[in-house]
Amino acid sequence: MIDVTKSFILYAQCAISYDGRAKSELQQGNYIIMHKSDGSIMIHGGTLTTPLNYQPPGAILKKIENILISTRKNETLTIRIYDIKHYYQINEWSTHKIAIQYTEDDLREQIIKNIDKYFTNIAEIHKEFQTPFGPVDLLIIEREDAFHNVVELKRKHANISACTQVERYVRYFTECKIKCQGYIMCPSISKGALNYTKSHDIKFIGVDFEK
Amino acid sequence: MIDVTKSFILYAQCAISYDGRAKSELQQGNYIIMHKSDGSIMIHGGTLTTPLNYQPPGAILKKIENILISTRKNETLTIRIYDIKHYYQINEWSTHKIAIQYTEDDLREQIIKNIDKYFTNIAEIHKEFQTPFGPVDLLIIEREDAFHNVVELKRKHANISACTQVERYVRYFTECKIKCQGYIMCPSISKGALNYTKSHDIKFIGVDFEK
DNA sequence: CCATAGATCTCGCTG
DNA sequence: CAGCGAGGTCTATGG
Repeated sequence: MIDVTKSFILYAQCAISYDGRAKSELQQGNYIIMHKSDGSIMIHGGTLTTPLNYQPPGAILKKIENILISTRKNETLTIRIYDIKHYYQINEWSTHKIAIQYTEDDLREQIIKNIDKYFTNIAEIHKEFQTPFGPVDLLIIEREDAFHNVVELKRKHANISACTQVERYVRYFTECKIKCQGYIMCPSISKGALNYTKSHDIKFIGVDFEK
Repeated sequence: MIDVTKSFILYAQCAISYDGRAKSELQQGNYIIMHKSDGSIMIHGGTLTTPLNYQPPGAILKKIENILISTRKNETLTIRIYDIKHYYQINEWSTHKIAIQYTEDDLREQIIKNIDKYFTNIAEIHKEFQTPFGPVDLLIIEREDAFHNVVELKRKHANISACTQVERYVRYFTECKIKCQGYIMCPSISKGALNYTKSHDIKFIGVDFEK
């Protein structure tokens, strides 16, 4: 009845065990099992957005009597089926991608477009400027003294780890004898992070998405 | 036919738009829509583990003619249905929780059990020791001089942000005039992070889960 | 309620 | 392939 080579939705009384990156047991109950043509498989319970168990794309599904086994590298997901309540094979399932607006990239482009609002005397603008400690979201180098403005962007909310991120880059430039200033530019910031900026010489600039 | 007060699986030709934390459009196609009793709703395409669109628990679903609308705070998900291919109402869906082993917690307990392997002269052991910059995973205070060993744990892999995390705590204790040493203890570490530990006086100790 | 950090994170990108 | 970082992250936990 179940065709493991196809996409399907299964509602069944079953118990699940997983062994691989971690190890888990899910007691017997009624769960939804979703299988896709890329090999991914998810077990959903009656609450939450995220699946209880899953395997990512690339897994291979097999069926031995009443047991479904999904394997991938060193990971194994085992589904013991006791009672099938519903089965539906999915045909012509679309694989379109979603288009998202208002990403961190969009925010950066907007800031660059209006760069004169925030910085003056600009010689160079770099996106994702590579350092040994990771890429700087936005680097603005000034004329003459080559002062470096090191900007960490967050699409929405900055927390304390955004502060230490920009600090890391500032310390790198300082160690290279380059004069610089760290910035956080985003729509909002946590109270703890704002305190951190004030006591660690990081400038916070609030920016919002243009409609 | 569709009862928005119940849990259900729907396979339909539809188009989806979302507005809230970001903004997205998903072109018309055949998608699986899963709705749970906690209000969460997911739209799945034919590939990937993660849903294309979703609303987390607490969202409220309504139906106006052939349009499903899920709202939550300032977020709206709109599903325009053109053709229902399959509908199944889910009854008696289990909400059991999953039991996972080999978590960061398990690793910490294992290290504490074998603490004499790593540290000597121990006076106190603290889990999740609170500092203004966040909680220290494991804090081991020595006798007499009250030297603080500040340990950051990762269940699997440490990267550079784990380094700055432990640095943040070390700096806090140093500012409090407490002598300390930062550690990263985990099964593996990235090359960049390892370099960082060497140049920033952090000690890396490799630990693995006992079988 | 906000803030923080883990996760079998997933996913995409870059080297 | 690894490594790094974003994400409408989600989710659990603590203040």
